[in-house]
Amino acid sequence: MEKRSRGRPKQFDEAKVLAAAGRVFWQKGYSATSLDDLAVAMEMNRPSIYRAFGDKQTIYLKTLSIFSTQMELAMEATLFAEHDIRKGLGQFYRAALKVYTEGEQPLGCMVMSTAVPAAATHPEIQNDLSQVIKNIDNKLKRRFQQAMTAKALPEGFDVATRVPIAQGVLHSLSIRARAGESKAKLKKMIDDSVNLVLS
Amino acid sequence: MEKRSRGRPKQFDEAKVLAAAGRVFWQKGYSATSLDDLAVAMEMNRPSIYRAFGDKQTIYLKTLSIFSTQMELAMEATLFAEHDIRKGLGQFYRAALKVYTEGEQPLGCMVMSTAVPAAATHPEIQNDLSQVIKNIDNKLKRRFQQAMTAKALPEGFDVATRVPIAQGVLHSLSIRARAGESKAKLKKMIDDSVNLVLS
DNA sequence: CAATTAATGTGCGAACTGGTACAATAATTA
DNA sequence: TAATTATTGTACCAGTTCGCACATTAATTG
Repeated sequence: MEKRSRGRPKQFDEAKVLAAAGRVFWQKGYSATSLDDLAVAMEMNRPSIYRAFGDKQTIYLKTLSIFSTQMELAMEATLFAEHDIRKGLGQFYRAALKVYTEGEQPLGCMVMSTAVPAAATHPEIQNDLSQVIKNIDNKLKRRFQQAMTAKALPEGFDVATRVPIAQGVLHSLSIRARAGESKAKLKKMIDDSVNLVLS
Repeated sequence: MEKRSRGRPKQFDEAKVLAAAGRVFWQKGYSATSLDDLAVAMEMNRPSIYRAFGDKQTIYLKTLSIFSTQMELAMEATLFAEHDIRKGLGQFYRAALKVYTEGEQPLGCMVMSTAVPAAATHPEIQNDLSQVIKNIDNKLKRRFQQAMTAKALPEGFDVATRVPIAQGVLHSLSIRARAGESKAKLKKMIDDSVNLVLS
């Protein structure tokens, strides 16, 4: 099963070291993270990182993509897995909040906290950012439409109107988590938002 | 009227150079901005900047405070100046959107775009960030309560519930503006949000 | 075992970073 | 005019940054 490649074998686990790199970017932000920071966290030396993954921006975009993929998986596992739209949306927000506040320090959403600032000076990062936002919009839209055809939402519920507001809850949770707001307050905000967004 | 101080007179206009510094921070973010960047924008040399305003973080916090003060003034000039809460809230959002998208490139809200990422590693910045969020919450709360006593909002309207959601619209506008979303879409989002938040 | 391939690891260098020492300059005041 | 005060500007420093050249190591392949 394990098809060894020709030369000296890698001493690192790609998924693990990328996860470690991601955590550094997540905390410090894109530009405040140095290759030395990454080298320490990944337990690799700079040249190895460089040849394995490319330059700083490439590594960053990779970790960003891993993060957003996981968020999309979480949407599938909550919003789409639960057939009650109310429960599903609440579960999704709570899953996001858990990610935003896990670890010693609440860091919010990696995309919102690190890609947003870098977007103004790094076109490729801006591109990824807008893509993530679009993807989330699309998923919410699909789920809301599905609920509409299942008559699970009020008559006259305008999907297009509610979708951006529904994602907005995510934006707020991320920002407020990173600002140090208490989990309890944020959980209350989730409940209130579900009620309003689906009303 | 002009009381000359004792030594060599300043060659810079404090408000102007701080505004210039703020624009740099706003675009590049806190850590990606170097003192050289500031020196160019402020048309001062580094030592002059240092003696006039202190170190990088101090300058940043000053420009951040100027920005948030202006936002608070905008709230007074719109939300509080207009006695129709619906019109007032819409005007406030539109004023914010104008700030978020003015200039050659839409940069979003300076606080959300630059203080949020830095918050995880700079406690004083996190502190300022959470203070700004609280101030906006408080102002919205005051205005909503005022509208409640004026019977301008639906019966059973729960101020505490709606306030964070109302601020959330700002968060989203900022993020989406910096992600490059069109003004038209954001304006539509404003109208929809006013309707939902005040429903 | 020799050749090949692909990774690791040492060490360097040029540019940039935040910050400061110190001399020069330009005003007020006695 | 001399002394004082405050700002400006030159030059520099120590540390960090990204990136790379080059030698080394460890596997597969013929």
